Amino acid sequence: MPELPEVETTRRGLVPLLCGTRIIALVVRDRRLRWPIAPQLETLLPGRTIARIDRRGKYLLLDLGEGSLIIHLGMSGSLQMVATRKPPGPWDPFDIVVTGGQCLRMRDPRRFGALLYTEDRPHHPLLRHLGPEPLEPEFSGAYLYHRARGRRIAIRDFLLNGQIVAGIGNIYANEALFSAGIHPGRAAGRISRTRYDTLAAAIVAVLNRAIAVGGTTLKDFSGSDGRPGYFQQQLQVYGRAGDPCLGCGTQIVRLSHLTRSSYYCPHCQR
DNA sequence: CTCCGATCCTGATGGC
DNA sequence: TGCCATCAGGATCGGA
Repeated sequence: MPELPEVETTRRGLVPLLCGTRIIALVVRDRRLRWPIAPQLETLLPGRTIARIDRRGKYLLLDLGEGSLIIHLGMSGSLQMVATRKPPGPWDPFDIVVTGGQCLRMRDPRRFGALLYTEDRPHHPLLRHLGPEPLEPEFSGAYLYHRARGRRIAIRDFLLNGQIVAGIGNIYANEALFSAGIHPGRAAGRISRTRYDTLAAAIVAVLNRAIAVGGTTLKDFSGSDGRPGYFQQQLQVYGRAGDPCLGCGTQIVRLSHLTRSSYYCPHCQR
């Protein structure tokens, strides 16, 4: 579910509710996430104050001063602030209980998410090799062009690689490629510098537009306040196989022989 | 180094 | 209505 805009939506919703609060307890109901929740966390966290909430790609980072919690939502995760007394559902693996009777509750039916702790954020194996943030200045067409030299991988898969650029998932990769007029199967190394400028701008634009409306809710994503996102109403190609291209009317094609579906307009994208 | 496929797990959906 | 196959927003790992 959650790509950069959904994680950013979650982060923005949590900041006013969680920053400055003190952790009272970590309640774990199911340790079996992508990586098992370390048992030490239950003794480590109480008493710590949540100083800041950051985001790196699709990772949410709770800064505890000395150390950080790393939360990843996987495919099906979401976070909500709820009253601690509210009964948890069957797919709510943990609560971070804070002062004020509230807790940060994770829901994750597929258990692809993660809750990890590090005292060395820059060197953590999940964060250390991440590419630049697409909404920061170091991300540009020049950067993408440089990284793509000699690569034959399809541009869609290139954009999904977090080591190239952080936070882009299948929805926004497909949408940005449509916006830039680039075929998702084109080799990354066979795209001109000029087209990479267009693509980088398209990525920034589509991410910002999605953040502005609270992200994309396909099935059950909701922000930290429980409200869905609305970007799905603006999707140009993702999930629209067989429907007319909004630019030229040609039927949108779905390429399913790739591990993840690509959606594109065969007329507008080359 | 690069790339592809398998893998973790559950739920929704569509065809028959 | 029920059953089965297929597909999902992610990211790592092993092997070619």
